[in-house]
Amino acid sequence: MNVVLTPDGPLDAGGTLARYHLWGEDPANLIAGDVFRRVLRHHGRLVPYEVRWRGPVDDARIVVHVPGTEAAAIGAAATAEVRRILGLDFDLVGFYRMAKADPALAPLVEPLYGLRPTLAPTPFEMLVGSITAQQINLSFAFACRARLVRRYGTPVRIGRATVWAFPDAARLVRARPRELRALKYSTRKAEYIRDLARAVVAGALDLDALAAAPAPIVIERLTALRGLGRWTADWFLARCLGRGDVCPAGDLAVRKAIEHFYGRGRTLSEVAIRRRAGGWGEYQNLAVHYLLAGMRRAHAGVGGGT
DNA sequence: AGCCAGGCTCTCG
DNA sequence: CGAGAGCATGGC
Repeated sequence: MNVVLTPDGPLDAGGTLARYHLWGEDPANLIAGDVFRRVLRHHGRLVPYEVRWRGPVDDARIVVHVPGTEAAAIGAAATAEVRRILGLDFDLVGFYRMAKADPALAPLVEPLYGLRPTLAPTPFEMLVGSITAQQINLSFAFACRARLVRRYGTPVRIGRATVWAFPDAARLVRARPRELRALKYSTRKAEYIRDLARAVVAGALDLDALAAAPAPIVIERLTALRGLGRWTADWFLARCLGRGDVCPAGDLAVRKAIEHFYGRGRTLSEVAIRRRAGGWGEYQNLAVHYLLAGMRRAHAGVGGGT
């Protein structure tokens, strides 16, 4: 079964998906050349699928391929997930209109044209990933998460490739802290992950309900759990719920980027950063992603992604 | 060697 | 309250 998607506005699929291999590999979100592979969880079933893209950034075509003959509902669910992963619901055109008037953003529009923030496929995967990435460098975080996926996830074949279904909460409830320690998680993080999984399984934390909740409620619900702080909640709003008016001002890389582009290298307080980001209104999320990508470009001399 | 990574909690004063 | 230590490991 194939489903074709035509993005509204520009899309640089490769740059957008670069997040999944920039700091290491992600066995649950596989990139191989110009093919992206993942496993959809659909009512308990594990359905692998492939995503390919072609055409210019301004006229990109996305093909979602689900092997075999599947019900239309499967195709719809896979397509909805792909829309998130490619950030298709962001208003890039409106953002660029605003960015043209911003001294730091304007020069980034052309080199990063079509870059979109990739949204986490599922809330649980996002939060486990966030706990993993807290405080440590991203290369190490990617390595840890990859070990977790291989240890607790489910391998699924598609063509000649193997892609892992990210472990669900029911599986991670049974993960012993000692096992996670062997994957090089700290004891503390092992507890956070187990507690999070426990809350989800018990129904104490309804992640799907958060999608429609106002930002302050989302922050309150998430930070009520041990191990989830403001940083995690902000990124959840930005990179899972796709909210536009969010800036993870506590994030080290975000701070450095805004200090670089707007503070002439001077350190800025978190309040000052939120104030600056507030000026971008509904485009804060996009602006932050472009500044982060801009920093990496300046540093590496090439590339994009988020 | 030592310090820092795209944090968070816990303990003190 | 705010400041500061501790967490685990890898890279520079």
